[in-house]
Amino acid sequence: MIVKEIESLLKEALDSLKYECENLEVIVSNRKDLCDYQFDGLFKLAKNLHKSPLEIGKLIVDALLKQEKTKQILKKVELLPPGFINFTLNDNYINHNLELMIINEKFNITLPEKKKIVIDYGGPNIAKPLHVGHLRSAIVGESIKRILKYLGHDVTSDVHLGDYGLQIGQVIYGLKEEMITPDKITLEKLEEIYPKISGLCKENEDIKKICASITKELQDGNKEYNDYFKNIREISQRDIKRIYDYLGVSFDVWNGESDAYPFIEKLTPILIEKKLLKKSEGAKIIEVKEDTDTKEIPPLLYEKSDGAYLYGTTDLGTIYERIEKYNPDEIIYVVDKRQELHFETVFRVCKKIGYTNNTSFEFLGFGTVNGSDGKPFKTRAGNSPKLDFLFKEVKEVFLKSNEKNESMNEKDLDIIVNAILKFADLQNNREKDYIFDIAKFSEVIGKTGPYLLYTYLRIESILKKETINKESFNEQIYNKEDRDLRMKILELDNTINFAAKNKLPSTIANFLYEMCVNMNAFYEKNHINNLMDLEKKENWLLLLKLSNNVLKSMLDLLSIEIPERM
RNA sequence: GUUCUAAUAGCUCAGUUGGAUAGAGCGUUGGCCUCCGGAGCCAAAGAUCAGGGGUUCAACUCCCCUUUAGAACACCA
Repeated sequence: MIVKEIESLLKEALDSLKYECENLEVIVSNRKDLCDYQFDGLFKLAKNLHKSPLEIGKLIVDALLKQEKTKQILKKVELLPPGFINFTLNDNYINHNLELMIINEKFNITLPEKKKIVIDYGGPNIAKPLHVGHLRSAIVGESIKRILKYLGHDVTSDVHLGDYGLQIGQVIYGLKEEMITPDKITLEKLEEIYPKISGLCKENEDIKKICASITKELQDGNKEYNDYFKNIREISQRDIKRIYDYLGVSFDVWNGESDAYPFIEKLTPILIEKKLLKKSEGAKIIEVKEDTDTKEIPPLLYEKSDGAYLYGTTDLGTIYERIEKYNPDEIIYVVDKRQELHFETVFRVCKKIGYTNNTSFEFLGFGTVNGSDGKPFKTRAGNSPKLDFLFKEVKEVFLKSNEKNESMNEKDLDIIVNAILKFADLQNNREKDYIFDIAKFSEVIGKTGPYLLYTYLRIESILKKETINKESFNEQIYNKEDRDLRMKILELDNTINFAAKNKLPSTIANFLYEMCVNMNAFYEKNHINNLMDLEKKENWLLLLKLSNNVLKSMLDLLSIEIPERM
């Protein structure tokens, strides 16, 4: 990594002066007009040594310039007030690093220590169609998974269906009321019944009690209810899978809450042995309060007073299973941030059991999808729009945006609809709520998915006309657009490692957009096909090929594909 | 009520965890096709980073207060 090399130069210079700096960090410049990389630690150094930053800076720069390696890497080292050391790379060194990216796997990025990770995202409920609220967990989770895998981690993804709570009792109740036998269940019926009975339960306490008892009996193994459950799950899961397939989202494990039950049975004795279970108001709870708390943390409700289990219980059972099966270093949850408190209590129970000694738990909350009024997104009918509806809308808007789109094949159309949605979503910061406006989400000009795809295809059409048979650059960089593009590509390593460390796919999305801006600027300024200077032509072709390879690979981490043409 | 989270250009968002002159897209105004794909490129205008204090050589970023909005808070998930 380039920053590491500059840091080691700096370290050597500091050592020669007997200066100590605990957090020596060189960063990508935020003043590209002045330099490529910068060091702003002089102020702290100055404070410790009781000298002025410029005085110390002068000595460090002098020491740097004495080092042989400095000349190989850096064209310019400059000290600027109020106290920055600015580094500008040698053209040769830039090209050398680009070559390493071409020759080595995964563009020569630095790979972290390999970890075993379980990632839990998606989390749809069966018997309920997927709506826009499910989009983020799927897209963001899928992207985080791909990023972690790319960096070499051993990742297992689990969709973790919501399949065993009160909602199932409600649906079974509704089906029985309408005399529908398990073999006659249809998807349409499920989608109709769930909201109906759910509404009824809010109004009528008696019906709610019946649904709760059905749920309890189901959990206890009632044959009839289990027949219902199996078919509901199968029908529903088939449809959920269809949507995820369309989005290119896939899971290694299709477990749900119901699959946690055998493990709850194994977990309960452990909780009893550790004296964690307490009775409270007829229910069994686990207290998780800590002395240092500034806020009230409610206990985890392990068993309802009627003996049924809740989602905290199934989450714990699931954790038991994951630890037994995979013994992971990390378990990551990509879940709506409104569930943060719930997971906080679950994680605290894990700490009490001792799971946190070997496994770290991470809750990645994502914001709510809101409508243009700032309230959770709803259709005119008052429901969250189904994802099918959203896909259809976006496709229609795209078709209308340009006449020639009519002639596009279905596969390319689907790829573009995916790109539009995913890029619109992923360029936002994961944690924040965001406004979902269908007009905005079907935008095809500006900072959008189609812009990136267009950039790729346009560059590709140049590359197709030529053959490239070299893997190295000459010593030159020809102009500003050329240099800007090369420098941007070199940021890949930093970017992807930052994205992985902070689980922020948006970093990659924004990087790719910036790189495409550089690619387009290059494209406008530097015409290649008719170039007489063959050496220049070969260098530029090689550069464009690398750019497009980076673009394609990184788009894949955002689960965005590239169409044949558009 | 308690506790969290947020507030950046007209709109929608970035902002690499405290660094130099706060960046994009849309929208607005004006340029650019005898040349590789104009879904593009170049430029202009537009910001008291909600307001006020504090810490620091340095604050959109950290701390405190105020305002506004959202969320969570035991038998739903």
